[in-house]
Amino acid sequence: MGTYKVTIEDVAALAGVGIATVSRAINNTDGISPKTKEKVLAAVEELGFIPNSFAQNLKFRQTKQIALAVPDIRNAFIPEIAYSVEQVAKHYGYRVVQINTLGNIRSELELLRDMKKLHVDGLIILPLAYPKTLKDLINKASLPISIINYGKTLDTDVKADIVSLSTPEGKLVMEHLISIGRTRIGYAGAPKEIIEERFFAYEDALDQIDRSLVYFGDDFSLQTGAKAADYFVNLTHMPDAIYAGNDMVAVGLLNRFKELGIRVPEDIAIVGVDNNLLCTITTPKISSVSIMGAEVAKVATELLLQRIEEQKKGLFERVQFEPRLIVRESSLSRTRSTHHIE
Amino acid sequence: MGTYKVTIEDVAALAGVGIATVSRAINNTDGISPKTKEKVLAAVEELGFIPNSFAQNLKFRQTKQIALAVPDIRNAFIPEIAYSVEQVAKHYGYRVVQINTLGNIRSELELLRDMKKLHVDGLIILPLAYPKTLKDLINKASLPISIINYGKTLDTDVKADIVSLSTPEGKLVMEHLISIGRTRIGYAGAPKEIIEERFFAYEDALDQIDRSLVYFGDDFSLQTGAKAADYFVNLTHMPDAIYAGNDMVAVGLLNRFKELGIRVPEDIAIVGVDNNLLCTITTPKISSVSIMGAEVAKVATELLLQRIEEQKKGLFERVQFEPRLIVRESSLSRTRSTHHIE
DNA sequence: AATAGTCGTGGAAACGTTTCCGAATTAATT
DNA sequence: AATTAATTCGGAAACGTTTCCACGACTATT
Repeated sequence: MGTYKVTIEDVAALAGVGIATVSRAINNTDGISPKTKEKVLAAVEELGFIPNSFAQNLKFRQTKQIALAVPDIRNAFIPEIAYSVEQVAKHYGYRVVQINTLGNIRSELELLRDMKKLHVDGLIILPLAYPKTLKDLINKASLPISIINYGKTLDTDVKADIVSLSTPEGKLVMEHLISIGRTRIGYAGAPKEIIEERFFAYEDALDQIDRSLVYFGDDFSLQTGAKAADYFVNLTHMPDAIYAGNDMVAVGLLNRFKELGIRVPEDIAIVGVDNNLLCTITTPKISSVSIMGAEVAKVATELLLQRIEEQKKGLFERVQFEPRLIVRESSLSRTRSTHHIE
Repeated sequence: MGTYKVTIEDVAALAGVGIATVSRAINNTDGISPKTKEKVLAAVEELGFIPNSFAQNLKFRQTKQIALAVPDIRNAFIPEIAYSVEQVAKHYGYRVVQINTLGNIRSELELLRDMKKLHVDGLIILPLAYPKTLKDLINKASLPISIINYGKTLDTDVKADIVSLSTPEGKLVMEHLISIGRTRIGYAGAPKEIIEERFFAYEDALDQIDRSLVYFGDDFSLQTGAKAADYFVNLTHMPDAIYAGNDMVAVGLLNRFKELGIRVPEDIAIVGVDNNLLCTITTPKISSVSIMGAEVAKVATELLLQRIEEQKKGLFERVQFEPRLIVRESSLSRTRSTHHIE
């Protein structure tokens, strides 16, 4: 329709008033009589006038937009986070700009460097790695930032709100595997540079580490899980349990083991991390640690938006969530393997 | 940093030139001597000046932003689409605003109504349903729109580029099931209002329909699949194959059948739609139709951005993709069930 | 050496709002 | 009825760009 370029002046002309009056009418500002207000609103309706938000932004120095930077929206638990962020943002009247950093550290840095250019009111970032340069950039950035933090140890003096999991997820996994009587516990996942805490939990839980029980693949994928399974099977002394760095790896392990005729959990127990939907649809179902994606994202977004709205400087929040272990069939103890949990 | 409010005037002052000259320098416009250009750029660098994009937007009537409206980012194949859209957009220098319509028709309508308020340069929409009102709104909307279309028949006179799958995905499924010798084929999925073509393909492929072999659940979820399995098992005359409306339903069916001691594919074959990752990690692996999410999204985005950049009016594209059937274990023919496919 | 033509530059208008401020009208107070 | 106070309204500035236009300085042509 050609009705697009309707401006406040057109409305003013039609209503026979000044533009200031129109502005007052549509913004419910004081200082306008009910009668003229009605007249103006009628004109607005007739012309289908919608305020140009650039002009408003220019005026207010606000965009009502936040950016959400994640490694890759296609990854396991990220959609849940993206969804949660958008719901909260919508509730506050904000929009969400989506950015995939591709877990590329350079890309995360560039992102922050370009932040001003983006002209968003705030940023939620889920960093894959956490180099010092990133921290410096965050501290130098002149806009509110919330960090969703999985498995990294962050410096405490970062000028951003941080929502993270307090207990390393892996700790729960290891304690559980030990509690069901497993003694040769292996690890499979991406190299420790990626999400180091997941692997550190493994090291911490054991008195001494048998390096042959640790498999580092390229990433946290099904393929990595499958390759890990092949690796473990060829050991002269196989593990009796495996802590998988995430659920994708766990599923990859499980499927390959099944193909190779190895029973889970009888021969090997498997526990993953993320509590992905996948865990409930495999046979056996896979025990996993829920990392509370929706909740974490919700709080991170709320903190960010409150900071924006209240123009809060300093006093950065540190919120901790506790991961939850959900025990399923893949890690039932042998002695009570008939006992049904979940 | 307090460097935030740096404006073009500050740069001009520092460089000792006028603001017009600064503008010319940073935009590589003609009519400026190399010497002053250098001087200006030095000032830009020193002050860390970044043009205010609102002001630019206001000037250019452009946002360099597009909106992507999907039912729910958490759903099966949507993240792949979102990812693909963002990649293409980035390549063109555009940003993507993410909107979950929640498959709520009202919400999709409101979205279009609010489109002008959003002030994006274009919209990519993946509609769940396709009521006439939506078409009217699209036609009335004054901004470029690309529709990603799965399983709906759209009026040809919609004023938008449309990228869709040509053959109803379900046709492939039905032909395949018939070709492997199944005679009592059932359907399980959401009510036909949701993605009607998927069910229509079922009707079309059969000479006569046994209503008892059709199960409509609430949605396309694991639960719907499980409930459907319960339903089919209780029939006096069970089907020997099931066309599942999507992979979630297929997985739900499979798992419940396994719990009930029914063998797949020996007793019942199952084929899903979407070619979700899930299909490869179940036992048996599930045959499915790939709906080419990444490719469809890529083309839809390219069409939109080209339309925006070239200010193209009319001449709306209709791009068709062919779905691809990927045969896995869940629908091997009984007679050659030892033959390994994928 | 004088004129025409380039080139480089700055001033100012324009994009569409919001809001300050002053003017004009109306209502309230004595 | 006259002054004051309150209310309603319009003009204009401001937000930070880009770009049109005009002007001056310089080079090149005769």
